[in-house]
Amino acid sequence: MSESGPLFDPPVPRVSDLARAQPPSGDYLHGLNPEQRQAVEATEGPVLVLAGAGTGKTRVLTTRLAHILAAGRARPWELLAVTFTNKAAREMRERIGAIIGPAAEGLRWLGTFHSIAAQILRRHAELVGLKSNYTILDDDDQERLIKQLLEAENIDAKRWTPKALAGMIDHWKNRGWTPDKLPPAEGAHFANGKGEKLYRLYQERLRVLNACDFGDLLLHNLTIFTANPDVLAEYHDRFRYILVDEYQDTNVAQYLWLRLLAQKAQNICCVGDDDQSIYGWRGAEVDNILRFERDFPGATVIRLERNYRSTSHILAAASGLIAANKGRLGKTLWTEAEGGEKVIVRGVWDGEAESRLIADEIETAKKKGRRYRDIAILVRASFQMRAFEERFVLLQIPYTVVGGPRFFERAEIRDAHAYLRLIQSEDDDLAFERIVNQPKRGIGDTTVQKLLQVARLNGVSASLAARQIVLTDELPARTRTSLSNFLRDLDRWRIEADRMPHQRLMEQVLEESGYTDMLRLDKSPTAQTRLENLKELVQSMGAFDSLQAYLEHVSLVMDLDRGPAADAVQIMTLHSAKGLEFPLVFLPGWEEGVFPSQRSMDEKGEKGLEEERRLAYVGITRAREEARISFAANRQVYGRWTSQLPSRFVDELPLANVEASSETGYYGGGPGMQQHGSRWDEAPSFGAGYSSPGWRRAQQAGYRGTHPGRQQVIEGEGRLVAVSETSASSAYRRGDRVFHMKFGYGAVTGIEGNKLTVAFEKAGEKKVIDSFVEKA
DNA sequence: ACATACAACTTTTTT
DNA sequence: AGTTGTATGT
Repeated sequence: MSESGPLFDPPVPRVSDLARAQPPSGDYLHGLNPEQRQAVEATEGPVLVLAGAGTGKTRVLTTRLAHILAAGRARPWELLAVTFTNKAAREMRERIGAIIGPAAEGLRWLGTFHSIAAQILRRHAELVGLKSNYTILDDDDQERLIKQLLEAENIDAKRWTPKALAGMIDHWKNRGWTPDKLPPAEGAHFANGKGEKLYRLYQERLRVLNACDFGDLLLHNLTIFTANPDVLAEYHDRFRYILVDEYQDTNVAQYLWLRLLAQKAQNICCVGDDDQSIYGWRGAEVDNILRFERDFPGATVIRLERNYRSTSHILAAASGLIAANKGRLGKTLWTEAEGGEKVIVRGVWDGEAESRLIADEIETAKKKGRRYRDIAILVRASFQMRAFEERFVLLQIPYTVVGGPRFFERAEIRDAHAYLRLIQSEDDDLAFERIVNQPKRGIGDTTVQKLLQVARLNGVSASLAARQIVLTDELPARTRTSLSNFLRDLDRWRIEADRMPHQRLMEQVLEESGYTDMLRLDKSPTAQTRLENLKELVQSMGAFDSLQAYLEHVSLVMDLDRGPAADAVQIMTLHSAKGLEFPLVFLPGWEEGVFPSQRSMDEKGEKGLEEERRLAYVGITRAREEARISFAANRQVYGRWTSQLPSRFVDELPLANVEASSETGYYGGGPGMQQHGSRWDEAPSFGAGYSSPGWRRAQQAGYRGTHPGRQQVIEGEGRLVAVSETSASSAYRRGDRVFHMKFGYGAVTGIEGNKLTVAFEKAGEKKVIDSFVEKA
């Protein structure tokens, strides 16, 4: 993501050169089946490709792009190709490169929704009140910002968590709602109807910080396109062909974005599979794919149904399961790979027995010549992973956990980035707050709050407020000194940032700030890892030619290219397994409440259940040769023992494709509440263990802090000062009698901007910021 | 300003 | 169970 050169029309090989270098007819069409070929060649008009699991979707996508280029219908930079993940974008670029050669470099607009939207926003930032060097907040920053807002509005952050509001705002943005367009009912759910106001305030804060969150990238694009037809027209001319991967996962905002861009040329091709829509909880709308034909009249719909991945038993098991869902577009997957192993289903006593069983079978498979890397364990939720990890460590089976806490989300990495951000932009208040006392330099909460107050009242950044406050006697001497030192360090680093490679700068900052010392002195076992992470960070910066480019990259690509995959068993969630395939797949934890997840069903009812079922479908279809499902009667979840029934999904598998080997006894006995009559148990004796307390803490009444007239007065003065800051006038005059919370009464003897010199009756002469005094 | 102790919270997570 | 944040104490 570090192409250089002008945004438009980068110097790339001409298509004529390309055509000469390639055989005119194009081998690339060779080996496609009739439907795939149709999907490649139907270049004009709207096209929907329903690509079932393992039907060669990526191949079709890449070949189609290559075909458009080779046929001379468009030049590389006239193609818009969007994916959801950086990984998918990378893979597509590579595979197109393999077909058309270096011209793939010119695919300027191949990327994720977010990275492309971010580029467009950089060009037109001023149209939504941002500068083109805006920063993209991560969700940590986002939550802290919201927390501040809630505090400022005196909303109980226990009852109304920042996380909840962040989730709502994200949801609203996914649906394409700016604060103005927010349906009134939506905001009512939060903090007694303050939802909309908070959303508005949040957006205002972002604008002041010259920042935006992920949702904004798309949303600002929509605002720009709808309010500026000329800008939209520019992109209409630009993007002659549009290609969308994983269309079933698009949310409303992304859908609107695509529709706006495609509205003129109509050359849009969406590829997806409604049966693999598993991100509904993140705002994805299966409806987008279901109603494609209505939105784009005359659309060509092509079904890819021939599966090249799995054996017929696996395919039939998956198909039988997904058939229980309603409202599908419907596909009938078939394969020529007849036979193979049936899907194995087993019940075990508890989670430990399950991990023991699977670990044993992995060892057996290994002895039979299977490689570890060909084996995957796909779980519903990450708490299921630990049992396997423990077992594998014990037996020395190599494994890797895919996903999990990501590198760039680690605290030390975020801290390091905060230093860089603050060096690059003094206005980055969130970065400032994050590291002003990290490592500890004696600038505690009280000081930070004071700083923020000054900053807010004067409408300046926290850094600037700090600069002002250290010139006064507002802070205790020690605090004042360390704050001065911190500011001095920052200034020095800013100067050096221009003179040294950014890798060196990072090292120096970590060293001089005391960050590395802090970790070196820390005896906890994690400290060592953190130091290594920071080393890795410095390493990874080498691939970028500037600090700017690096920061841009990390904010959009929260992922690091790791080295070549070792030969290890892959443990991951079902979600992160989408798009992958493995010869042998284990699917543990198929129990009611775990999978389908209780929470999904509680929150989304039947819809939630169907999405869980699609997840099960995704799981089974990852397997090429063998799929082994298991469920446990008992399991420890968050330190508590629970008992559960086999998943209903187990019963939905067609008997003909399944081989069951239940260890009987676990589910028998006891007078029963036949819950859903599983054929894996006679009469379950448990299952009543749920006690959802519905616990709600009575809200603390009162304790709204006392904010009488004083604050309002100061606020008024603060604004005044902020406005008149450059003209250096103040609301105070020499000789005014004032009151200060700490120093008491005194008389103003000097004025310099918003800094006053006051001769206090008891404390003597002090420099103070005018926000902290009132007229007496 | 910092240390310690206790309570609350846990899905899935492409960007 | 393990972490994380808040309330409390020094």
